[in-house]
Amino acid sequence: MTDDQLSRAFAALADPTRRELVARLTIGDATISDLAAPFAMSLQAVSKHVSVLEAAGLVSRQGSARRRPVHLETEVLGTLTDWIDTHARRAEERFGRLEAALTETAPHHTTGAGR
Amino acid sequence: MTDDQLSRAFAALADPTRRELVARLTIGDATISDLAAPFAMSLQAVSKHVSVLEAAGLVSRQGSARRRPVHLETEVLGTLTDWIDTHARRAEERFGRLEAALTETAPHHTTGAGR
DNA sequence: CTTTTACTCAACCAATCAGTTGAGTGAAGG
DNA sequence: CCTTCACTCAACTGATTGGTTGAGTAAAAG
Repeated sequence: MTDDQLSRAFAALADPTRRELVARLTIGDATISDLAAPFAMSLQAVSKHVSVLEAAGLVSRQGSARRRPVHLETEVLGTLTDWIDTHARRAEERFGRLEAALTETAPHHTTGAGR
Repeated sequence: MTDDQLSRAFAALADPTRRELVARLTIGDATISDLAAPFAMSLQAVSKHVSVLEAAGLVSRQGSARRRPVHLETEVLGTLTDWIDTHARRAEERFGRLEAALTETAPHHTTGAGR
């Protein structure tokens, strides 16, 4: 996955409305009207939000014009957790290694700043 | 964690520069100057990015004025994966349940649209 | 064919964002 | 003390974003 798609996916989930849409879609596929119903905003606004989710690859749509149910795609969600987990784990490993290294090499008393 | 903080954290990671900063910080704590070095942009711009990460709780800073090493906080990262995993899992459970349900109730032939 | 229905497209607006430059500040070094 | 270094604050700019309203379109229902 490209860096740009990662950005789009994170950005998509940065909006609380879009997170609610995702949450709703975990229950089942839904039309734009269905999705818009619980919100105070216009149908067009919700339609735009769904487009953003679609551009991020978090959602797909089939059907034409009149009825286009929105379907949640879980694959990109997995890519996000992969990115986060990789970096979190890397950092935690570093902390662990630091604790161990402190008794041996002890390069600085600062928190092991690199460079 | 509040919805707002979730938004801030996702938004923080939506920017490629900030993701690179996070990646850099998994290697070790670093000053703003250290962090800014690899980038073409100004030091002030990087300082702003770090502030955004800090507001999202992804990063912390100690020390005063002259030397303020930036430290990666992994806890919020965990909160993000929690949110994503919960919803991804819920959706996948639904798909599984649907496959099973199709042979029994079969409410629609559409992809199990709710409501 | 005509009318709904469900949706998209387009234009606009206010607010936020990522970047810039310029000036200011607080601690460390001469 | 005075300077330098590392950084922050403030003001500005152009692009993007989240929302609006109004018009258009494709399929289903009468």
